[in-house]
Amino acid sequence: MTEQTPLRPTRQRVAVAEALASVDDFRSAQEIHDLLGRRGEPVGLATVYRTLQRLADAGEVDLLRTEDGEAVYRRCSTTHHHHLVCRGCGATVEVEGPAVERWTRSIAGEHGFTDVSHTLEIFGTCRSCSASPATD
Amino acid sequence: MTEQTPLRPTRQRVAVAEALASVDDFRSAQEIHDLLGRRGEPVGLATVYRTLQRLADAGEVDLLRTEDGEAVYRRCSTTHHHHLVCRGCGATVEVEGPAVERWTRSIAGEHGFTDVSHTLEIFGTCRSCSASPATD
DNA sequence: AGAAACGATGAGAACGATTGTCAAATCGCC
DNA sequence: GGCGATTTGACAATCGTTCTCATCGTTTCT
Ligand SMILES: [Zn+2]
Ligand SMILES: [Zn+2]
Ligand SMILES: [Zn+2]
Ligand SMILES: [Zn+2]
Repeated sequence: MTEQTPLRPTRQRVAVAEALASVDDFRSAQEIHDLLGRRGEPVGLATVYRTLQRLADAGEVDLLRTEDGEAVYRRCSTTHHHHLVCRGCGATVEVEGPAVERWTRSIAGEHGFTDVSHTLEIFGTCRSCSASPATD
Repeated sequence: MTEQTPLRPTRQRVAVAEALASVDDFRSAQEIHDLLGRRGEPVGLATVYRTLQRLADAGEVDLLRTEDGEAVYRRCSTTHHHHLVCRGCGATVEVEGPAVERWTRSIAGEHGFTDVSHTLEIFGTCRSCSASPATD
C-alpha cells in the first residue's frame, strides 16, 4: 500500500543501521550523528535524520519522545511491544502485555472508536541506578 | 516538598485557566494564545507558556505530546487516568484501567525498577469522524 | 500616602531540534 | 563512458519553546 521505492543500501544508511545495532538504548538523531563522526564514518546530519525516519516508517526501529519532546530511536524486535526505560541511564527492557492490548482495544470499542493504536511507556529507576546516586 | 510560592491570580492566569476550561480537548500553548487574542483578552505568549507549565506541574492540567512532539494541554479530572483521543477531531475521553496500573507496577518490579511512572494514550477515529470522511 | 521589595508580564532575542534547499556526488543501467 | 534517477551534505530556514530584561502591579513597610 504505502509501497516505497526500494531503498539503496548506501554507505551512510548502513552506517546508521550499524550504529543503532551497536547500542542498546534509545538515541537521538544527533547522538547517532556524533557517534558516527567519532567512529570515523561521518554521515551528514540531514542524512541521519532522513534515514532514521525511513527506518521508523518501515517499522524497523522504534521511535519515542523524551519528556522534552525530543525524538529518540532504538532497534527493537519487530513484534508489538512496549518499553521499560530507566530515567537514569536509559537502560531499556522490551515488555509485552497481552492484557493491556486487549484492554485498549475494548475500551476504544466501547466508545465507538475505530482504527485504534496506542502508546505505552514505563519509566523508572533501574537497579544499578538506584544503587549509585547518579554520575551526573 | 516541592512547595511553590503561592501563585497570584492575575488577569492573565485567570484568562488562561478559563480558556482551558472552555474547550474540551488538548490545545497547544500557541492555540491558547491565539484563542485569548481573538477573545479580546490578549496574554503574552511567554506568559501562556509559563502559566501552562505551572498548571501542569501543579497537576491541574494534563500534558501530552502530539506525534510531532508538540506539547498540548487539557483541563482534566485530578485522579490518575489516561486518554482516548480522536485523531480526526481531537475529541477526548478520559479512561481508567486499574488492571493496567497494576500491570505496569508489577512488570517494573519484576525487572528491579523503582520509582515507576508511565504514559499511556490511545488514539483512534471517533464515531462522528468515521462517518464524515474528513473536512481536511 | 510614598517608597521599597518582589513577583509577574511581554516584546523580542536566543535556542535547539528538525526540515528544506539545491548543487554536487554516486549509482544503476544502457 | 554516458545519462537520468537517487542520494548526499553544507547551509539556510522553520518552528516550538525558553531566556532576557526593562517595565508594571501588588503587597508591605514606614
Ligand atoms: Zn522497542
Ligand atoms: Zn501495545
Ligand atoms: Zn486528562
Ligand atoms: Zn496509568
